[in-house]
Amino acid sequence: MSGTPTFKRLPRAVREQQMLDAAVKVFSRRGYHAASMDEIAEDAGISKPMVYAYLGTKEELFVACLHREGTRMMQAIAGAAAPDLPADERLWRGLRAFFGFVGAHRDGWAVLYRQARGEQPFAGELAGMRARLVDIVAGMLDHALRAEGRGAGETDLEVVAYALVGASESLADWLADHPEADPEKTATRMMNVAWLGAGQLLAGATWRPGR
Amino acid sequence: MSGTPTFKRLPRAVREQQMLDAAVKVFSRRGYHAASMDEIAEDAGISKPMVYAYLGTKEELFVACLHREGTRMMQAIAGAAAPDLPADERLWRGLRAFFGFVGAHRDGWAVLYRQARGEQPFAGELAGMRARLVDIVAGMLDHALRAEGRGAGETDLEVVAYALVGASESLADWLADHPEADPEKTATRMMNVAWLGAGQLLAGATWRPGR
DNA sequence: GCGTAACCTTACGGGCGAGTAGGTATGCTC
DNA sequence: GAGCATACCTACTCGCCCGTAAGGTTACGC
Repeated sequence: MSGTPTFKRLPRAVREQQMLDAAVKVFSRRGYHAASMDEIAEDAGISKPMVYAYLGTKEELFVACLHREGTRMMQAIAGAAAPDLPADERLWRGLRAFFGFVGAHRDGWAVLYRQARGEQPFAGELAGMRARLVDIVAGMLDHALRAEGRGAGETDLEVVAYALVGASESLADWLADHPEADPEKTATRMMNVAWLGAGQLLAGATWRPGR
Repeated sequence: MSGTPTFKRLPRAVREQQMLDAAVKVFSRRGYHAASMDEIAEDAGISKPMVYAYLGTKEELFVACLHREGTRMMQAIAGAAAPDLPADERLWRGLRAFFGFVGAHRDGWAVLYRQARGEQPFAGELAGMRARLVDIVAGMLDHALRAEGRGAGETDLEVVAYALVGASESLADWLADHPEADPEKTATRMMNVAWLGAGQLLAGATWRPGR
């Protein structure tokens, strides 16, 4: 009515981030398919054609979300776990960064791990990221073993790393659903399971399948 | 034309199972949304209205799949892990049953854990099942500890159980994608991580967060 | 052999939401 | 203050797919 120039014009880079914020939020709440481009646009305080103009089709938009959140997470972890630290310290800092990220970006986590996993077009992208994580963890374990003068079979290392990453994801999932939970404490618990368990195992101990 | 009585009329119970088989297969391949009722019907060798007549709407159909596969899995595990066995043997048999199931029902697993997790209407159902699993595992750990005259905090037990279940799911996921992998071997590896790691931890050992 | 119930089909309605056409306004440069 | 690029909008098309209406056919009881 009275002009209503309340909504300012903003440069592209800013709008793009707003759109991504909104997209992550809506994708996380509704799921990939149930999320409508209209709702995302509305939530971003913009109209639909702008979204198409800047970020492209719905699939491309989701990939963009995936990329941003995934990169953020990987950077948080890699930045914390400097390679020149002792292995246990690296693992500990990595875990703390990981759970810290999840605690602070629950929406992003939900998009990454609850949505992307189910939809074929994106599952590959996610699998790649997880593979990198597994490699990092396997590297830490390997490093720790060599420091003690031991070695382990490649496959075993990778499988153990896989299990550890899976356990972390599971706890992260739990964390994302419990706003009152403390990321730091969760990280500590995971660290205990990981370090003591994997250490024991790779040190040579074995549970015997035959009775 | 020439009669074509190739397709026989079948009693309801049989058709329902065929439909569920087809549904699980298609849901697993395409994902919940991308799966079309037409494709499911065609795959079941029947026409669409029959599916609606017998199993109801798409959502109800998916719930039916979830229920069948979930029940099968829980029965496989519960049946193997008899409560009167020693704790480590219970855990071992449970894990073997679990990975055996996943190896034999990769489609069902994909439906259960890759699809249901992402879609709000079904996430709750799945969470309930996982919670039951966590309780079972926590019970095993508790039992094992008491047998050694120890005890552990309730929360710690549950969190550790959660991590173990998560690790198992992760390995199961990996198994589902690797047809050549051996379920038995995977179970053995998981058993090693679980028993040695959790045992160590709950026995009182701790990794110290402060340096 | 005739009713009736269960099995099964073809063919359509209708909604929802992805993506677009075409036009308006705002700021920036000279 | 003319010209131009960029930010932004309203309002539409159109295809896909869930769900159903209405009718055909086989088996079985009596």
